[in-house]
Amino acid sequence: MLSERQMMILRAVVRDFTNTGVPVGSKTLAKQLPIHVSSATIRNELAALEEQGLIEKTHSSSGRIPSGEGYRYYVDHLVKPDPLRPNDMDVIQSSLGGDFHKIDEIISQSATILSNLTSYTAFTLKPELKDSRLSGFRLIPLGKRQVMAILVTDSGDVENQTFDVNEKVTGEQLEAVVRLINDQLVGLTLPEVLKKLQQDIPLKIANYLQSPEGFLDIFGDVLTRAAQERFYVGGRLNLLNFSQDSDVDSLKSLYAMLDKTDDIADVLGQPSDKISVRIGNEMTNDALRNFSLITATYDVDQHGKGMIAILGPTRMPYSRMLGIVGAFREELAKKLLDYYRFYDE
Amino acid sequence: MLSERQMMILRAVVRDFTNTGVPVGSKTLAKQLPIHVSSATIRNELAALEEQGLIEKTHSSSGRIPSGEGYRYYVDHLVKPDPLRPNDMDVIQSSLGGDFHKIDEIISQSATILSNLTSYTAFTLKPELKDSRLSGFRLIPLGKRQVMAILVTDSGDVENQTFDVNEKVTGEQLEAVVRLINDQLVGLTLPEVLKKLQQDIPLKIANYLQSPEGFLDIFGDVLTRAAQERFYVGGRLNLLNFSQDSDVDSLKSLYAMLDKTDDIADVLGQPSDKISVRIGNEMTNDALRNFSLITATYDVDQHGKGMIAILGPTRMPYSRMLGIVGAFREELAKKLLDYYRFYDE
DNA sequence: TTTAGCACTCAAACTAATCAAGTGCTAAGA
DNA sequence: TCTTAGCACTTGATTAGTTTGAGTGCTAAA
Repeated sequence: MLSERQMMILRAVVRDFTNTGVPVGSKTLAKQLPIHVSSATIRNELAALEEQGLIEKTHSSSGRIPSGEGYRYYVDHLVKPDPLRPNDMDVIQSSLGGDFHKIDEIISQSATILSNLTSYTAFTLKPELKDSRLSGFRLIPLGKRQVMAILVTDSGDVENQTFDVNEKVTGEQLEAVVRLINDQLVGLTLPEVLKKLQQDIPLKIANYLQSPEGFLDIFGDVLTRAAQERFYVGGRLNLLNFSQDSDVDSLKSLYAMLDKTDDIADVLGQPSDKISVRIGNEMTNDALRNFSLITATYDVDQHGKGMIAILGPTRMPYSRMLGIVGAFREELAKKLLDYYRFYDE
Repeated sequence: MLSERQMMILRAVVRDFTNTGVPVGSKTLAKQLPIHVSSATIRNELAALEEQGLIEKTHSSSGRIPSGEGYRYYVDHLVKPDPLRPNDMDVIQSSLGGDFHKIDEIISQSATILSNLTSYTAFTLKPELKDSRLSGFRLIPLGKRQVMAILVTDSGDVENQTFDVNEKVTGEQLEAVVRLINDQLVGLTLPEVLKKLQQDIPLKIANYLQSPEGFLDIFGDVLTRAAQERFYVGGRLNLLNFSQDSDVDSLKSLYAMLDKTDDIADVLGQPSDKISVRIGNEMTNDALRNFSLITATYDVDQHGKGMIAILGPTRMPYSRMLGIVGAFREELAKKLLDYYRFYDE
């Protein structure tokens, strides 16, 4: 249990350290705090906080920095989101103000905006309805031997891929395959489709095509792409700013992670209605030890919920960041509702 | 004019420095060289080479490193490509050996292979016929209000984009627009189409659509994407290995460049049949001062010519790299000819 | 419970000394 | 004229030693 004064001090330690990056000592704190106590008193309190594992020293005679647990306590009990700077709100509104022709443009643009506002790396995920189902598959001949495969789900996701076909394959054969797929698979969830694709479908397709492998490759590829959630990432390069002592290896593994959709999904974790803060040591991924992740969902009514997130150094100004994330989720939801309204009207 | 011995020494300086990264002194050279001369003699020759600007010192009593001009002389007169290591050839052949269903897969895979072989960053550009022309444009309705725009050029490039349309727009209107575009624009080169798009087309389209802006946006977007050359990049992260003293700013501008197609096209420059080496100081881009770029074309007969390139530190083992690039261009051309042959048969 | 005072610790900054690798130059030898 | 041994000199790196300053814990008095 912390006393009021200890909370005040912990808050001051986190604030000061996130601002300056320098371990903070008793004298500095004595000057900053609203109450008038001597540095010796503060030293006693600091010792108590250290006892509880909330702060730590970098060496035996240094000032204190927050521990992982300290940050956790801070975000759970002490921080309150800063109101947005007026300028930031302008940025959001003008960047989201333009004319968009597809949801994905808005979502990807959002990642950029968020990273600009925070100067960290941002992730966005479009509003998603659970378990989207296959609603149609098409093969469109484009030229002599080019065909485009298009897959549409009932939640409106579209994946496509162009590929070449050998001229021995006739239009009728392709049509038969498309009919087969639409007959057998439409209405199933994507994981179900994937499963069927590994079981009975290849046999059936073999009735129409001599060597169905190529086609199955394509279909499987489009399908897996559609099945995995698609994240947009903004401000990847901002990670470079925090490469302490240029640890190239961990930077590399971070960037490798950004390109693996599955890994990101893993890191972002399950959506929750509250804005959630995950602090370095709480994340399984080792490369993230010095980072914190703020995630939040946004709600677009009957169109589902999406997610936004920012990834920055553990030592980040949480109050400001929470303010930004909170405001942005609202604005984004508004924008999307507008968008849907326009195209539904 | 350099004497035989000076050439031998310059070659040794470049070799040694690219291997070790340490400025090389007269004593080391005396030991390495096939001829038997004293270090004092070498010092005299080094002084002569420095006089001519081919080598330089990092400080007044250091060993020598090649200057930009030194590297230039080396690649122009002294280097000869290493034969490929057997293992490298295996890597190439097994990575290119798989089954591909589109040219772009082969080309993008090639960027990865090249970067793996060299541990630098690699670029590939698919074989391209000059001045491809618009050969078809389609709008495919996908769902309630989703439409996919597909643009095909006579060289087989396909660009597409999905977008939402307001329900007030009818199918007939869209068909009219498609007909208009195909009537008026098919057969023109893409730059010509872009030009028309800014001039008379908007007026004509206004006959069919009340607010054509949205549609023009989409069409223009797909068009510009089709008009610009598409590069594949492999091994972006390898750039991190050469971030001397972690100069974050120049790294950032490098990475920003990789994402701007135009900039890359600029850097790669005009294709030439010979393998070309461009050395840091010879490139306009400041962020590339410490890099060298090796570019080469590959020739796929009637299907045009493409380009491959690797970007690594100026201090790279040129002989090995030239060997790799030379061998790879051959293998890639072979693979592509096979590919075309299969789909043409 | 608070605080002044004090001895103590440690990283960082600075200084000085030494080392190793290299250079240019001179003068002698082939 | 070219080569080479020898030598004085330069320079960055490394190491050890010093100083400084910010900070701590502890004690004893208010």
